[in-house]
Amino acid sequence: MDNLEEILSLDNNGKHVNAAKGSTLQTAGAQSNRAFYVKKGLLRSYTIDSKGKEHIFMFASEGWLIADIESQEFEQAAELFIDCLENSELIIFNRSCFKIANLSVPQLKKNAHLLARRTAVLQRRVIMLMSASAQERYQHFLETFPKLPNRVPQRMIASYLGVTPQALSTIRGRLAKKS
Amino acid sequence: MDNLEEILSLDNNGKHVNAAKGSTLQTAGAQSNRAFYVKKGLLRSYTIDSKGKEHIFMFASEGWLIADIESQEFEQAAELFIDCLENSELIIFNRSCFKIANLSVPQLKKNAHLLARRTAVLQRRVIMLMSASAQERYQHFLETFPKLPNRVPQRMIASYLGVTPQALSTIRGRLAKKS
DNA sequence: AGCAACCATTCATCTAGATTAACAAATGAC
DNA sequence: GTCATTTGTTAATCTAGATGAATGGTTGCT
Repeated sequence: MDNLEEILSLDNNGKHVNAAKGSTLQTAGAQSNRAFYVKKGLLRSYTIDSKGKEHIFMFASEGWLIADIESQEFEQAAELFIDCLENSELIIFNRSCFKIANLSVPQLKKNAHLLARRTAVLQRRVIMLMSASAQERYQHFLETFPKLPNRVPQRMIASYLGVTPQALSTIRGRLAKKS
Repeated sequence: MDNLEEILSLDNNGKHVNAAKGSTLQTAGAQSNRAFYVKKGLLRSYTIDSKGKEHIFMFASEGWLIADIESQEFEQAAELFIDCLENSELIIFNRSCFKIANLSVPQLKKNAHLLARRTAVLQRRVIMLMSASAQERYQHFLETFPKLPNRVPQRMIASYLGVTPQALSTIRGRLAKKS
């Protein structure tokens, strides 16, 4: 048994829900610390900075788990907003489901794999943000998430990459001309 | 028992070694995927980009574990260099010590906490890189790692922050004047 | 259908931080 | 100690990408 959905559902704590495109699941500042497993659809998590600008932290499509790990680990108010980019089917887990002390051995193992995978993705993201140009980051994004561009507006990809929509548009124009 | 050193040493697979300041523990491109627990001293991990520029990914002082999680998770050649910034006492673990399948329950739990903590730190780092100015990142660094500035050359802090040493010097000048 | 909101593109301008360079201070090797 | 290397600082330019604004294309609401 290595299906995430099965493993997480072992204790039947997850609540199955449908969420409409545009609905908000978590608001920064609130105390609600839940995790969302995406059975179908697409979510995003993001911050809003002091100037009111959105910065997308991650996208989560089918089979992904999205949560504000930082707030949960340090027991702080949420820093991330989470909302639906498509009508989605979710399983919602509350904090206690992920309390390491409470987990069974298969859950612990699955959890360790999930975290390791996530850490690996973040390691790459940090390195890209520090060392690569906007164009390189865009090309890396296309390679890593080839299906997302069809489902996500340009401006959100720009937000994920850490550039403005205008800059991304210019980059795309440059790449199109080149080929 | 929640001391990392004890937990990790349960199976006696860790090798205790002393490493001199300046010595290299891991080279990007090599296959050696080990983890280093710092008993004493200070390590760093970093990449070198296509233009030959170094980018520090993390510092690890007493009690920290440093490793190239991305390469290990995806079973690739190392992407990070790891070396000593001070004479250090280390415990070196090889890959198999962290194979999730092999771990005992207390090791699994410790591992989950370690990864969650690391993920949380990386989440914050990504958000800072996307949304904060160089000066804000520097101030956040000082708050988060108040002891490191005394042990690490300025230029390495700049590298960690993703700016040039000149830019950091200017920021420091500006902050000093202000206060 | 008709209107409003949102979205992507293009262009002109601006700015944070990179680059280059010169110099002083600290560190280390012998 | 002396000399060489590395480090931090300051200042003059340069540039990737931000900002602001105008335009046309989509999407969605009623």
